[in-house]
Amino acid sequence: MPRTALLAIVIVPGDRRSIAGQIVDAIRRKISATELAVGDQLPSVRGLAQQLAVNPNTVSKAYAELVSGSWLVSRAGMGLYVAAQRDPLSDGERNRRLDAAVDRFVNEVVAIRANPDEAVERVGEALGELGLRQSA
Amino acid sequence: MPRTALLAIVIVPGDRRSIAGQIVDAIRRKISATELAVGDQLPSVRGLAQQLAVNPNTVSKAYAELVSGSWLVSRAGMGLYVAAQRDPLSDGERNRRLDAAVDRFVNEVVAIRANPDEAVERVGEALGELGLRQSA
Amino acid sequence: MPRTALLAIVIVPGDRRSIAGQIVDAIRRKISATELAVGDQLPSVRGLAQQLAVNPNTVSKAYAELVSGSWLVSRAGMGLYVAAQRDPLSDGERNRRLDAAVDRFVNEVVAIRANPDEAVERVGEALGELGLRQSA
Amino acid sequence: MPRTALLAIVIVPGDRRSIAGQIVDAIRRKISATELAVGDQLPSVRGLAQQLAVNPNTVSKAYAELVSGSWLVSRAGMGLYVAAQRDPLSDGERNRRLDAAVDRFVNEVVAIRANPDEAVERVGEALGELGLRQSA
DNA sequence: GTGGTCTAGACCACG
DNA sequence: GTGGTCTAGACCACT
Repeated sequence: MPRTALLAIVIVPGDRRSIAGQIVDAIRRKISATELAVGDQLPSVRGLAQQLAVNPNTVSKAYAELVSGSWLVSRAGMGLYVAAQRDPLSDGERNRRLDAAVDRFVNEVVAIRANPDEAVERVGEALGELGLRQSA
Repeated sequence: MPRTALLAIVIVPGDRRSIAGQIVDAIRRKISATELAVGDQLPSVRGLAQQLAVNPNTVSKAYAELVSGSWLVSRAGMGLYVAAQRDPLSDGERNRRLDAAVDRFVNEVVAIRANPDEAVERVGEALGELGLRQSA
Repeated sequence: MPRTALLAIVIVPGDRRSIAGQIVDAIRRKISATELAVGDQLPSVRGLAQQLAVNPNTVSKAYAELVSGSWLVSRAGMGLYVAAQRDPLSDGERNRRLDAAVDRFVNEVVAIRANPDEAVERVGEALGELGLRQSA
Repeated sequence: MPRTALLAIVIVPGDRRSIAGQIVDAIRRKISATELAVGDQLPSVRGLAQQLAVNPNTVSKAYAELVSGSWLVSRAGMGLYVAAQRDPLSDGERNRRLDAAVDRFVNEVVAIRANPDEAVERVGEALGELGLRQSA
């Protein structure tokens, strides 16, 4: 049932990512974890900007990126809604990118001399919170 | 028994990482996987530079970074050797960095809409290849 | 409040340390003595190079080493800033290195037949100037 | 009363210093700590070489350096003895070198982010073991 | 404008 | 021979 979502997002000032990037990541995660359901309406640009105490343009930029990535859809004059999840990436492309991401992660784990088992465990926990969803 | 290593490293031109960065990553992985053992001598700066068809300064930069990170030790006029593996990072710092790495990885997995279970599995495989060694 | 620092650094030509090394030592000392505060911006690579009359690459190398040692952070296109001071080294590693440094120093004191009490006094004075800050 | 000393020296294979350098440092320390008294005879080159399981030439090289630095004197055909301690360094020269050594030490303490107070304390302990001796 | 990287060529110190 | 350093000049990506 469509509803208007309240977004619990925390902006970290010292983060390497841009503020818009942090908003994008947070919303993508919430959609992936079905914390935001298909059809849910998102807060208005001005509303979210005020809530997060950031510039409305920043929120607008984040929303635009999510729309272009098919995470959100815009209904003219009615606001933004979580889009139905069809996948814009081909299997091959997704596989390639996943490989690259895994490779990057392994490099980081090695670089900090972290325990491999613990690293796997933490990834499992973090991804487990997303539940079991799409593209199985 | 110390030996002189032959490094199978492939430099990918299109890689986002710098050439020196690719060398650093490759050597750190080989050390972590015990493909390079403590005490092994590394190829000379000029030798590896010729093998990889890059500038000796680039190899030197990579080696310097590995020395400063305690992965290698330099014996004046004698070459570079794989250092005894101790834990140079504090637990707190390593934890902080592992958390950040996990967070980045999760963001990437979500962004490409990859299957979380498959992502965990692939990380497990990739890290499993490193064997069970450090900071248990 | 973050500010842009002016660095009073003197490069000594005859010094055994490299030019880059001298820059690194000087900046580390200033940070330790809180002469450079967390968040302060450092002079640009080109600016400091011109001030010290050295090659920009030399300054860049010094900065790179300070970044890799978590003394500075780089914000893309924005310059370099003094990083928040955490303890990147494990207690064991720091202890080991301190022991080695003390041992080296004692050997030097003995070798020049300096008065031990005077040596201790001078170390106390020199370290006292750094104030009482880290890893208490 | 002149006696023939037994030297408790430990050679560390992985040490950055040469073996001869380690022997020199060790003997200088023992003389400074009056563990070796003026007039004491040192072990023969062959004897010490056998005891330490190193090449006699290495011991000979170490002894030669100590003689040239006026730590030992050679009595023809009678062996080597701890020399009377007169100081070959001028006050100015010793002061300069002590300053340099202190500076190096401070740089190392800063680099490893060690606690300054602890560093001073450890130097005090290490130098205290030498007792109160010369050139006061 | 900022830092970051790579190349090229030269010189030094060490063993 | 080895690594280490500095200079010079070029190109890139980011803001």
